[in-house]
Amino acid sequence: MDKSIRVRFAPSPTGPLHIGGVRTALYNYLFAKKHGGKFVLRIEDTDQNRYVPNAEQYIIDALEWSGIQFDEGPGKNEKFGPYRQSERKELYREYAEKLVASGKAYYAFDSSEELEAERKKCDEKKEPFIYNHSTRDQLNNSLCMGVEVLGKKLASGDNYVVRFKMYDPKEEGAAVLESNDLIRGNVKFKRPLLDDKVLFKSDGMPTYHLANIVDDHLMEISHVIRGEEWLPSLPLHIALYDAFGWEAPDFAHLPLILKPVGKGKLSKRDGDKLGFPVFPLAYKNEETGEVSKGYKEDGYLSAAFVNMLALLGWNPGTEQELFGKEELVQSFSLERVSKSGAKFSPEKTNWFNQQYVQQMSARELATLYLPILNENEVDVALDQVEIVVEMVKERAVFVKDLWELSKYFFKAPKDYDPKAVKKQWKPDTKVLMEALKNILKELEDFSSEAVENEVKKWMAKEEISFGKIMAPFRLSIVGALRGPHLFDIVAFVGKEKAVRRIEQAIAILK
RNA sequence: GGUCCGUUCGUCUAGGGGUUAGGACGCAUGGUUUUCAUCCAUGUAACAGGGGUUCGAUUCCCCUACGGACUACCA
Repeated sequence: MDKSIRVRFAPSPTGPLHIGGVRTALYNYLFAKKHGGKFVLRIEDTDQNRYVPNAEQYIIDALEWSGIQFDEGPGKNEKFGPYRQSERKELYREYAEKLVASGKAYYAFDSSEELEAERKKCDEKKEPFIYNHSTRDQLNNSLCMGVEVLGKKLASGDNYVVRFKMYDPKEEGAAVLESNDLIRGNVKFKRPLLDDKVLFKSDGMPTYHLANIVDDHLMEISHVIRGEEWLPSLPLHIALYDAFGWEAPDFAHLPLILKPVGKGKLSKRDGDKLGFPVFPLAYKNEETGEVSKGYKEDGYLSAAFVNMLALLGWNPGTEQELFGKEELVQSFSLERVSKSGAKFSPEKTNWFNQQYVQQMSARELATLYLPILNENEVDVALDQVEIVVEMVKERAVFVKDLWELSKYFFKAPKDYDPKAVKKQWKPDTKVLMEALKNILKELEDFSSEAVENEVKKWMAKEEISFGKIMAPFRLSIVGALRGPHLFDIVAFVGKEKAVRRIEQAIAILK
């Protein structure tokens, strides 16, 4: 019996969610569902400078398209709400003060300029500047000033931040912080080398670290599943839980998603450069007007996209690669998430999409294809579309491919593949096509089988080879040497139009 | 620079003290399809390096190299 499992996805609304973020949300979701727990969405908007108004809606839309439903979040089932940190602002000050009162944190009055100067000084000496037990006595904070001075500074409204006292050499206590990461196993950190992070900013907002810990505690989060970029702040977070006297949740740090080629983590630029989306949904940057493409708009099926993402950094330990959402929920486990970063593969993503397209029925595909036909000014009944889709679907990777694969069913070719023409349209072809046209004209039964029978009979009688007829015949009907069984196409097109296409080919190709 | 994490075919990965190191993507070849695609078959290709431990290490330990993340009053 699982204890109450509660996980959260806590993005910052600074722009569109990229696929790494979607994967983090997905793994949280899968973990929660697997264990009968809850998946919480929390918006971490404590940085007012980087706030982007439409980003939160983008995140919600992206999760919805991906089929990742949250159980609690802004505007939904708010029993631990509010779920936007900006709306919880007052809460954090109280907790920061609590730590100051217990001596685990302190006020610091150093200005950004002063700190910058300190960093520069150390830089010149090729030493690292760390705001911690080794330096804090010489800096401008409540630990090294009298009560009176402190009182005066606070009373006069001087700007200050609250810093966490990461390590105090005077106090007994482990200099080594350990944690058992669910993916990486035991992770150790040397506490004296860590710095005194700011918990509470001078603008009255908490930093990520404080808000995150307070909210995870208050929202009764049992497992924190997040990206590897958070691993270095794990000791701070553990120390914070300890300072508050709270039990820490379990942690799992996910590997990064890397560039398909070259080094480093996947970025927006890679998508632009290599021509694949890095966002689930298209996104327009309101400031620059720049538009980034999305998986949805590029024609990927949500289920295929999610399946691909699930397998990027996780595997079931079997050779199965195709998973529906329910199967994913059943099979998922953090133990099988890999430790190392994974290079993203656009090719494999396409393969997944192809698999999902092939799994769909002709009827389903026809329904998705119909609007594309309408865009191309083809007005046709769904039943007819279904017949065509049945014939060409195995060639499609995307639904949108259907048009290039089947437009000749609905419209006469505009041009003819020049290479094929050169090879297959011989001086005597015209005469043969004229004869073929006349055969077709006379047919009563224009079913695929009947046409095929009659044409073959005629070829046998006249002792004409297959190649001499079939290639130019296909060229006339399709415009190229591709597509399904030619007589099926001819039957679908119908006698009148088939004849006209042959006439057109003869006229154009001579 | 410091802290921490990682390293199996080109890529995603399975495996694990003794294996022909398995699968998938990609690529190549052949077969089927009188076309194209699909499909099928086959092939291609990997344990970063060096030390230990051991009868034996790709697997366990250490070091090095390489890669990555973090190092803000950003998250």
